[in-house]
Amino acid sequence: MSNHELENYFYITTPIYYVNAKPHIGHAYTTLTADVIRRYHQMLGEKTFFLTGTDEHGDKIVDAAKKENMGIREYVNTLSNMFKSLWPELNIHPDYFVRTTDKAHIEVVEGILKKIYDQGDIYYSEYEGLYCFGCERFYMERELVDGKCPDHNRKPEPIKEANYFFRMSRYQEWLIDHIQTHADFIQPKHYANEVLSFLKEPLEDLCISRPKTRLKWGITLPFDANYVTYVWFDALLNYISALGYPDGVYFKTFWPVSEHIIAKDILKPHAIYWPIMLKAAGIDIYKRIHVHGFWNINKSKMSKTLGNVISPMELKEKYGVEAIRYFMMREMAFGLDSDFAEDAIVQRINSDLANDLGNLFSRVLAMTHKFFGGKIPEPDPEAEIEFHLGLTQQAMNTIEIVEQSMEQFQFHRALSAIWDFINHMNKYVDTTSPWVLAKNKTSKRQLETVMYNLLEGLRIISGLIYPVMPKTSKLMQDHLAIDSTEKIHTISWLKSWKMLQTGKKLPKTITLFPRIDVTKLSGQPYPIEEAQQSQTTKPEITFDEFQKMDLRVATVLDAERVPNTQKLLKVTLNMGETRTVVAGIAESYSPSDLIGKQVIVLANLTPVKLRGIVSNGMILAGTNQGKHSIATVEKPIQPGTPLK
RNA sequence: GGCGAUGUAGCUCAGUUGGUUAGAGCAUGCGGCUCAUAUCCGCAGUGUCCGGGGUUCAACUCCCUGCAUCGCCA
Repeated sequence: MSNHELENYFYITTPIYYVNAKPHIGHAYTTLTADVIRRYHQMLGEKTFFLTGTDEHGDKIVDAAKKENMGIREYVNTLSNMFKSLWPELNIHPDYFVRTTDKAHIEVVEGILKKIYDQGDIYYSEYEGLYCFGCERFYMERELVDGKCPDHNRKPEPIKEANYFFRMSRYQEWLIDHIQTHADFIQPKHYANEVLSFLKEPLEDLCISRPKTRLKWGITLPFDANYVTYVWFDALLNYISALGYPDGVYFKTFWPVSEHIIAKDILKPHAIYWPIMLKAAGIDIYKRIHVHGFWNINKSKMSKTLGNVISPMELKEKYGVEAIRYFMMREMAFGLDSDFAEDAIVQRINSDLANDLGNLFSRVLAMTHKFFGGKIPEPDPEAEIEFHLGLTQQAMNTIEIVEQSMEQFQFHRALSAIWDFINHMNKYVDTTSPWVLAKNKTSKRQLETVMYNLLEGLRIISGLIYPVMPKTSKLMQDHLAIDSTEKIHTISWLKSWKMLQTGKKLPKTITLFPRIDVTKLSGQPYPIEEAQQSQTTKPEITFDEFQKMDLRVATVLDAERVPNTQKLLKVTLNMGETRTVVAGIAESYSPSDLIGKQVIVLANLTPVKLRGIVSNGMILAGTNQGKHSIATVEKPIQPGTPLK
């Protein structure tokens, strides 16, 4: 394939997320970044593929499942689904969601292991180490506190274990050379330096197996059934297994242009193990890797123990998807750590989104209605000379900066350039003062020209914000009467001036972003949320009456649509026992949305027969304007657990 | 302990290969406009550019050193 052809394809991945904890804003940021860059590449007219997924093998998963009193498979299904179902909520749309428990993935891992083993890059070796039976893991000397395991406060014992090792050292020189000769292989650049400095020391071979006596939850080595594969070796291969390696069409078209996004904590596996694994397996290595920093929360690290982990859904409820997407992309300089503070979000929403962009949009649209009855006026070539004031040039400069910045993942620069242009637009309104032109009949042509230019400027803004705020982009374009059949999101459409059709009637203007009243914000957890329709409260009941209801947590094992119905789903539940209920939520949930989720069931409801299926209970859900939202538990818990 | 990054206005940060008066946004103060979501536009500030030393006609920028924070490695 020639370089020219490759330019038409773009493959972007996130790491697959380890399912030992729920998704937080760090996961959301990485995945959002991938969504934004992919939308940008779509604007360039490229064919794109966007991959994310979950990593589900290893010790920690087994522990986590135990903690939740769940079976491993049930646990990983539940957690994986939490990730999968989160992305559409943030208007993030991956093309494929890979799981390391997928059959196809497992086959690829086995195939690669076998190949590398056969060519002699894997060897078997016995070694002795300090093992803590409480933790079920080996410790290094330096990890110990007074020679004891920090968790169990007892001395780890020296035991002998045999494992398989991958000869990474063979490829060390090759990797150093590759990084040095490909300046943008790892970026931002200082991460490449970090990797190179690590590679100055001799690389140790990588232990790629775990004996089944210690761990069973993993992929069995194809050449020794007594061992499972080390999680990293398994996980990294998702990037090609998801494309249908070795023979899949997607693999052939997208792999040569692959770009990974990761957070800085997993640099080593991605920048050292992974290229070497690919090289050893005779596969071309990926094109680039992009490393981003961490979100701190009000200046401190995000951690479970501090209890400051922020849930993406909570943010969405509070501020809306578009604002969150904007905030994350604008506030973080890609590669560096950033601070996450809620007053900064409010700040961004009020000044950037509401005051600068929202108000510009509103004032231009309102004037178009006031002066021209909402019809896009025809610009006049003579008036243009006097009143253009370099607006097109500014727009084109902006596009150029956006292009450069996006190419380097400098999202905050791209946005800042767009906002410079928004400021120019506001200034243009001020300088040309359309309301003054409107007072004088002799300046009608000037007024038409000025207003047309403003609408054109808004069109370009609407296109430029698309990767970050797709919904606002669409909303703006709807209100500029831009036909959705036009190629609205291509860069080339933005680079041309005078694309808006004159004479078209614009819909009534709207408020793109309402301001957040800071004085009302304190103590109000969800200020943006519309007030619930006040339904009259039901008569009071006693605790005894409440206790008559047997409410229980259940995990959805399976779900399918009931044929010939709009609303009904037949749902199979694990509630300690297996049972079937019929739920009227098919308009809001597809079967795949539900599988793995935990729901709340009224278990002692008199059974009824619906469409020939006996329903043994009821899944609880809220309904608003025909949309359902099922009730669930805040963290996974053993199925069958009663609620009180 | 080794390597590296960062340190710039009240806050968050830009500052290419050294070059005249060190910038932006937010916040603050004043003025203007009235199309607009009390929005927008203009003006005004304030800085030991972390400390110390050096190279140079000239250093926020290069070199040395110290301090602080963070990261990677041991």
